[in-house]
Amino acid sequence: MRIGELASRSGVSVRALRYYEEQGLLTSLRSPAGQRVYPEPAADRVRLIQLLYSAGLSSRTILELLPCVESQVATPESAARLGAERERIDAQIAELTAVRERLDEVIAMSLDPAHNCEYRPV
Amino acid sequence: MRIGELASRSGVSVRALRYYEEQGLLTSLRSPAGQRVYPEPAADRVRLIQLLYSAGLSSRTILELLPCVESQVATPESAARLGAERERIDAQIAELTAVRERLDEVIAMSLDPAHNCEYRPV
DNA sequence: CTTGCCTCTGACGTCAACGTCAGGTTTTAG
DNA sequence: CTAAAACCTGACGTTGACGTCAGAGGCAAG
Repeated sequence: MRIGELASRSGVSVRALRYYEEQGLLTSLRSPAGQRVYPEPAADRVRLIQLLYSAGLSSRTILELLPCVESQVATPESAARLGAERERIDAQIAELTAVRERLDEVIAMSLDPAHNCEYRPV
Repeated sequence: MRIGELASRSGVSVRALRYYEEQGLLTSLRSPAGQRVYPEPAADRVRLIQLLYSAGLSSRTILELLPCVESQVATPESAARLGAERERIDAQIAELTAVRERLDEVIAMSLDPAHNCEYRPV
């Protein structure tokens, strides 16, 4: 498949796919005329890349971890990186959970008619 | 207290504090000579701002939600925003959890000596 | 053949949350 | 009083993951 189809199948932009290739995260074959051609599994790979990006990993980190995430085999250096990223993600989840709780408190208050006595619409 | 002390107490840079003020998230009194002066509770406010930033909220969103998060009172518009941010945070936690699981799988594999047969150090 | 869409490379634009530097004033320690 | 440290405003620099545009070539349909 060509780049436009991969883009729509994986839900990212054409520009993003070229960027991933530039970063070494994605490879492509080329047609005789020089157009990028991808095999079927590329869509899954792109979705995985997007998932890792959305978890806050950088291109460089994804580049390092993608091989072992896909192959399920880690080198010692990768294992260290994996652990570090795991810790970062745990911390991030903790922060998000804390903020969610604060928001929930306010939401609960705003739904409690007995508490809303301080707000008066104009 | 002055800006340097607030910075060290709240764990952010002086530049960041001035930026927060520029964004309307933080107010300050001024000494006769024009230096910023903060009351004690400012440190808590700054830490709350940082927490919200770390949860991925933008300045604009924080500006809108900070009053009701601190006062525990929400206007109808703010309530809508609160709900939207809560959903975003839920989704983000779900993504982080998914990535953490993938990483954990790889970590478990790399710790399993019976599986490591594919990796040979040079 | 040509029209219209897809693709190419290369390069500049964007946006947020600050970092950093310049040039000047204020506060504090001695 | 003086030097160091802290502060001021204003402005330009940074970073990552793309968006967007220009100019040129490729490809299926009628």
